[in-house]
Amino acid sequence: MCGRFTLSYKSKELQLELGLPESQLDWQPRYNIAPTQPIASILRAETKKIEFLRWGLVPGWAKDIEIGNRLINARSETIMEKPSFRNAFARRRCLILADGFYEWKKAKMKGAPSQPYYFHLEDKKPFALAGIWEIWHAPDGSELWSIAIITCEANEILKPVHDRMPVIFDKNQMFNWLEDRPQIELVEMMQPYNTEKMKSYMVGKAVNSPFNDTPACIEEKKQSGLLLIKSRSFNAPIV
DNA sequence: CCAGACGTTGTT
DNA sequence: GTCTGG
DNA sequence: CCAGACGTTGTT
DNA sequence: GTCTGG
Repeated sequence: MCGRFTLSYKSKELQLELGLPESQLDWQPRYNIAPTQPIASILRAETKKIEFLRWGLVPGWAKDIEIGNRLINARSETIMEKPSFRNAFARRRCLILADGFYEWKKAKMKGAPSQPYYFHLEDKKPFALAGIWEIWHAPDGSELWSIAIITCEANEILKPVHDRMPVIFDKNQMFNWLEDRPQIELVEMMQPYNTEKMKSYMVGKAVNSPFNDTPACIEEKKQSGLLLIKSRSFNAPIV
């Protein structure tokens, strides 16, 4: 799944890297973007304009915004059938701008904390996550624009950590996702990204709290001394 | 017909 | 809103 | 995704 | 344990 990600690029650099039109928008680098927060998205291929939508899709039928708090992901395998997602999939696909994301590996021991890992492209370039968006009309008459990130099976670099991952598009493919295309082509686009072009490493517990949003979240955590000694003695006993 | 779900994740 | 279950 | 709350009454 | 909030 995908429950936290980063966008450490500032708007100017991101525009240059992805060939986006100039915009007045500006933001601080983000190292720990969490559900319910506004996320940078592109809804239309024609304008490539960046807009911020709430992460957590609130379906049109919802009576309450809280329903969106758990709809942060949509499974690519079933997105066409689900009442909450299928209309958005057909008509409201979007890109979510990112340069990395986190996944947690569950501890084998019950109650032990999960270990977070950071995933990014080998060249550290920005990319897009596949998404769908929706407009919800609140009871008070206001509009809420919200988003879900599409997930697929994990590729080989994710598998040791987690069995799901977000659908990733690099800058060469991303705008195809926004075009009107036959459904079969859209389905084929929702595939695990090329493992060879990704990297990952362990990070510390800073990322666990959504209140921590600093470069400390993406700092590499070296394997602990205890684990090093264990693996060394296991693999290469001292003579 | 009306009532109630509609979603993902992980865990048991 | 729309579909499923009773 | 993880962190943190989770409840009522009456009184100060 | 389960739900809400970020």
